Amino acid sequence: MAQPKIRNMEEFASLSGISRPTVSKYFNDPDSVRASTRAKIEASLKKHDYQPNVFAMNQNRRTTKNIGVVVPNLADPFFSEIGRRVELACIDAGYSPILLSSHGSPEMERDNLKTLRSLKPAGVLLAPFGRMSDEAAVQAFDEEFPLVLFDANMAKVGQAFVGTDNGQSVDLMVEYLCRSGEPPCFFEMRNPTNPNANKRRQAYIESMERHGQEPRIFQAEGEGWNFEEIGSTEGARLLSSKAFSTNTILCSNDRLAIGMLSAAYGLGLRVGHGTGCDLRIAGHDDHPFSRYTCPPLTTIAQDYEAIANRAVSELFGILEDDERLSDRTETTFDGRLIMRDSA
Amino acid sequence: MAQPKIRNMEEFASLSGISRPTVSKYFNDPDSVRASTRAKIEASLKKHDYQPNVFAMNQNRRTTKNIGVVVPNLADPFFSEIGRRVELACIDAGYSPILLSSHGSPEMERDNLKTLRSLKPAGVLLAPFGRMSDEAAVQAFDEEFPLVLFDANMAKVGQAFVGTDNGQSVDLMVEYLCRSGEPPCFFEMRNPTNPNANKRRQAYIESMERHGQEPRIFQAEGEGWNFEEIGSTEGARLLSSKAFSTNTILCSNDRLAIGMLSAAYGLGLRVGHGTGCDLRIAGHDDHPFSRYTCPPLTTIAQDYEAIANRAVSELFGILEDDERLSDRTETTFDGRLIMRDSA
DNA sequence: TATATATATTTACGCGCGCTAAATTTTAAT
DNA sequence: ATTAAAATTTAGCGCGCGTAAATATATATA
Repeated sequence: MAQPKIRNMEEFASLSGISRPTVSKYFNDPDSVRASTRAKIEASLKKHDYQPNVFAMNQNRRTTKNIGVVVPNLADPFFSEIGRRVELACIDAGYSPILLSSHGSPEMERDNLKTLRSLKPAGVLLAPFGRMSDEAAVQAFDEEFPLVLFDANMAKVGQAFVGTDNGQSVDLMVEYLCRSGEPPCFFEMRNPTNPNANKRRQAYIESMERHGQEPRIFQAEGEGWNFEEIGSTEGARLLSSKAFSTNTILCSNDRLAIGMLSAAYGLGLRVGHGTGCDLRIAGHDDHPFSRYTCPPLTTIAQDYEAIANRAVSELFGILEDDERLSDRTETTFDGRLIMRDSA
Repeated sequence: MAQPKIRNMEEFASLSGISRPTVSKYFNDPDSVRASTRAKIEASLKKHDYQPNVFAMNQNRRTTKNIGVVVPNLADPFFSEIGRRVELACIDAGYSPILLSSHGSPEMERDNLKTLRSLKPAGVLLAPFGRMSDEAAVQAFDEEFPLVLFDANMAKVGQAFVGTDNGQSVDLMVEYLCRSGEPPCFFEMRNPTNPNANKRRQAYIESMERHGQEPRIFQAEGEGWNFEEIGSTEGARLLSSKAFSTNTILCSNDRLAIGMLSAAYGLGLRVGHGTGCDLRIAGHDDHPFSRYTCPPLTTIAQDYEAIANRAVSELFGILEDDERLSDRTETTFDGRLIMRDSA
């Protein structure tokens, strides 16, 4: 790092003994210049500590290196985890990820898309709210930018979707629960903010029917993203009134299950599959904390890594062949059954 | 929204019947133009759906409206929560927050600061790693931009610091634990990544001495940010070997406590302050899940809201009087004791 | 109504870099 | 050594907006 502060690319180029356009090419793609000049530039970079002005770079460019990443709620560990992986994958590919959380509000999702539009992203990875998303806004966005959806699907929007096969994953859990004890009832929110909830309910019903069992669904009242609170309050209400028709409860997601575990504990009910247990509780998502609940939560692990990587590679695939492919792809990964002590 | 897509401010200005520089002034500060022209512009905005090009806007500007927000790890609910509040406070003030997570890595903190520098932020809010942070990089950043630290302090860096008074908060907990049962031992990581850990240990020692008790510290081996895992593994080891000299364990933070609770459950130990309980466990931070652990965790609540708001207002205060104030301020808020069932 | 002051407009320039086309040099292939 | 191909240089325009100075217009004060 030298003392004289470099003002612009022109100056850096002449200090490096290279012309400005060549330096410009280097910053856009280091492999597009001859190895010997690349070496000269990189040597000079180590001496001089220059980085191009982002705003000038992006202003007059056909397409930037920005990748927008929008998730419904970073406070939810599922999204913070998958967001992290997506972010790192973008950086590895030489892009600049811009991670935005909608903080649980579909309106802010719309705002986030608006913000992103002004950043001229090369592409966008969106985990939408689903039916609660501003469909027109997402659709308009889809027409303007390469868009890949993940986690939650929306009909005919985005050039690709990547997520978990809820049919497979829920069936896996139902099968296990039926085989190892009483068939499960299903616990979910009446007005789920999570769009996968509907798929999971449907998958539960179908799976139960395949097993010759009657599906039983219990719906919790409550709005918003405070799933643990809802699971705990409504779980306590249902448990104490002995509303459940079976001793096995499959929760729509781990956060509800964590609330349910807390409710069971409060009522002095022993949760687990061992002898002397009153109740089995299972979840879905392999939430980072589900390993440390009491008892540890039996759940379905979504393949975060695969979903994040595939979503990113789908997007980059689209970016490379700038032809807009007509065929929308949908990729789902299997869930894995994580057997712990709660069920 | 009209059909003809507006290309630039020139076009929008003439459509609105106003000159471009006046429109430019409006976007920089709506209150800086006459009410009647502001009304004309806003009416036109509703018709035409134009927004200025971010890159062109920021390129030739003395100072942007960007506020950088850097946290050590968004996967930690504490930071995702405080990051969320900071973000919203910035938006309310008409700024564009850019939230960056260092994903637990001090190297990425350095990269994030580098990224931010190229975005010419009006100011930066940084929750540093503390001693693990690249001190030179942070210091250099401090000289270039208005910088406010939060959560973790660094000596003489940043123009202000906002956080929790660990001395007060830990003392509050120690006092409660001593008063209500056996005096606590202290459980922490040997090489804590969280910089507040050292302050808490010190606070624990001093508080115990004030209470005429001998401090006892137990340190867990383990690196990284997987605190629950470390708390669980090391907790199980210590509990099963009956290493603890008291039945009361104060954990350096809630995530370690959650791991410890899990270990106690696995060993069949009953946690709580009631009769028939074997162990009391307390934490620190009022982690979002601490309310739903089994039993619910007694802990210290940091005042997220106050810390976030004060950090933001400190920064905006600095931005307004562009004179660089010589006096560095340090603000700490008291923690609140949250009594639940675990201790 | 005349004068002083605040606000708008006009004019003009520059920011730092992307991008292009033609001229030139370097490298690789014969 | 000759030739073709690839890389670099030179030269120059343009992006969309910030900003400053000069000028014109509107509002407040006398």
